[in-house]
Amino acid sequence: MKYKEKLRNSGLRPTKQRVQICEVLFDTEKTFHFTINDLERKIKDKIDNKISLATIYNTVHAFEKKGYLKQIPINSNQTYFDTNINDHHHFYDLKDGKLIDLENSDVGPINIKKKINGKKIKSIEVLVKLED
Amino acid sequence: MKYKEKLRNSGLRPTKQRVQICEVLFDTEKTFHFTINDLERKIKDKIDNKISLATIYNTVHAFEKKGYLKQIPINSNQTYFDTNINDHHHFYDLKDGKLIDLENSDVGPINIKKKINGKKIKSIEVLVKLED
DNA sequence: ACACCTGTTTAGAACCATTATAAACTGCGA
DNA sequence: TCGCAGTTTATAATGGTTCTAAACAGGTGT
Ligand SMILES: [Mn+2]
Ligand SMILES: [Mn+2]
Ligand SMILES: [Zn+2]
Ligand SMILES: [Zn+2]
Repeated sequence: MKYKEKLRNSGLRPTKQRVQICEVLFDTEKTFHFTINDLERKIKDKIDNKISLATIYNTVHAFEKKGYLKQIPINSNQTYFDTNINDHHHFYDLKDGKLIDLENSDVGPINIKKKINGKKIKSIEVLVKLED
Repeated sequence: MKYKEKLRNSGLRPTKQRVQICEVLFDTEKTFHFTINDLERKIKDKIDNKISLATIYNTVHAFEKKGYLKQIPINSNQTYFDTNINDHHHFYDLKDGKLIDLENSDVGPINIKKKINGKKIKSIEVLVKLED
């Protein structure tokens, strides 16, 4: 099991639930964006046993802390996560609430000229809102 | 009263509460960022009568819809609003949760190369996360 | 000034995503 | 195999936001 290794190396016990959530999140060709509710449904579809909602939250937060998932800064009543952890940006379609990846090369270099004393830049994220 | 005009011209009745909220939001030298909770406290400080929380929510949403306020896309348990409605970007200090304006000129032009069929760009917002 | 209509305010309840709780369970090293 | 710390789980609690419906107040016409 490839995920057992990954989890152990991260200091996370490779429990059955975590490995299964890994399979749902990372066994795909393409990366994707999801809410906890989306993930809950994906899990129900793909596995037979039940995983409690609390465990889904716990696991997503653990994976986010380890850098295996990213939160997407967006105004919504639910938090959006991304399995694409490369630096990249997003289109946000206001009509249907869907996110679309913008590769870094689709946006070009962003040069932040202002500096804040004693602080350094951790990330730069661009959100491009779309309308019809 | 300058705000009565502004409100009437927007199709909003210039009620006592709306005018007072205008004074709290727009009578300042500098623009600022706030949550509903921040605004509630500012209102308590500056005016004598009480304005209900529901009215604060209603008014902020009405002003946002009219374009007098903007929401800032950010992950937080509370929604952040901005009295600066010019196109601009933000530093987000992860340590203390504070937002700092980045003028458009501080970031330089952003060239979105990817196009989505039938959609046009409504806004481009950059969030620069800061750490120590 | 008055009545009337409709938009607005209000207290409080409801909503719902998320987090906290605490008891049962389990991976894993001794 | 034991024991423990980490994890899962059902369930409750939290808290920002939205909803409800009754009271209130601009604005218009008379
Ligand atoms: Mn959120
Ligand atoms: Mn929000
Ligand atoms: Zn993405
Ligand atoms: Zn701003």
